[in-house]
Amino acid sequence: MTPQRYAILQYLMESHDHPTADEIYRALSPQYPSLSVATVYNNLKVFIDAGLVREHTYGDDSSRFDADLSDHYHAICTKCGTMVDFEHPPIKDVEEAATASTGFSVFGHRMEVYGLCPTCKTMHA
Amino acid sequence: MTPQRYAILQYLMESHDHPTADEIYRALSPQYPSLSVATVYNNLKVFIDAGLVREHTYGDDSSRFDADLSDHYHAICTKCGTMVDFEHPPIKDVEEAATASTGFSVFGHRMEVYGLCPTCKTMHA
DNA sequence: CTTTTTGCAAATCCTTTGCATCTTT
DNA sequence: AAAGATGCAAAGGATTTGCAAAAAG
Repeated sequence: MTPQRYAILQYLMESHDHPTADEIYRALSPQYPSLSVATVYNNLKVFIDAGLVREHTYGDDSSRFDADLSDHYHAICTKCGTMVDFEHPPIKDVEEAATASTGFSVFGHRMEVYGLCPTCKTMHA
Repeated sequence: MTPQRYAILQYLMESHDHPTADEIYRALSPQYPSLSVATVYNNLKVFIDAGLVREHTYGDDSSRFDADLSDHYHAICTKCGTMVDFEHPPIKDVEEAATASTGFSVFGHRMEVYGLCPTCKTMHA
């Protein structure tokens, strides 16, 4: 556990805004001037493999990383890319429906809603 | 509506396996030897803007394109990337829950289940 | 000292773009 | 000629990788 590694994980745990790899890099650059983007990616992969962090992709945009492992879904702003958490009981019946009709061994699902965040909604008017 | 454009759209409508841009390119190359990948992407964008085709991304993999506009969800194989359709009533309550708790103007959602397709499931054993 | 991690640059993959060519009108 | 579509090759962005130097244990 190097200082860089610790800083990246801590940043992820403290920030609730699902940063991209580059945002993490830029946020930590001041404290760790020699930090490289590759190291950020390396460590993100380590965390993901360790099950500490989840990666989310939306369209062509950069992946966003989330250290909040609790069961929750995301609302994504299609204008600025912001991801906001929201609570909702896990949708279990879709997994059963999929298993029944596709023959897959289903072990998970992903659900997210799209819309305009309060800020972009206002600017949109 | 050029021959290339028509061929791409027709291929998408006839194939139910959600091909990637490259798969479309390779499938049509024999009939259109001069076809270029750029043209495939160009036309896919035209179709998407026209609302004839939908684009789906999963992780870092290539986008997959779907000309089936009916309401349906997808099961994705995490091993080989295959996407299979399945039917399920639209999940409307999550959009309401998200609107209520985030303040977003929600206009849609995305849901997909992950697992192993029958083929990969067998090989996995 | 042995292994892991870092940091840089180059490489890779997917997708887009610039531009000249070719249609089609 | 004007407008749009094509095809090539080069550019672009996000992520990964090779490898040498540095740090950790």
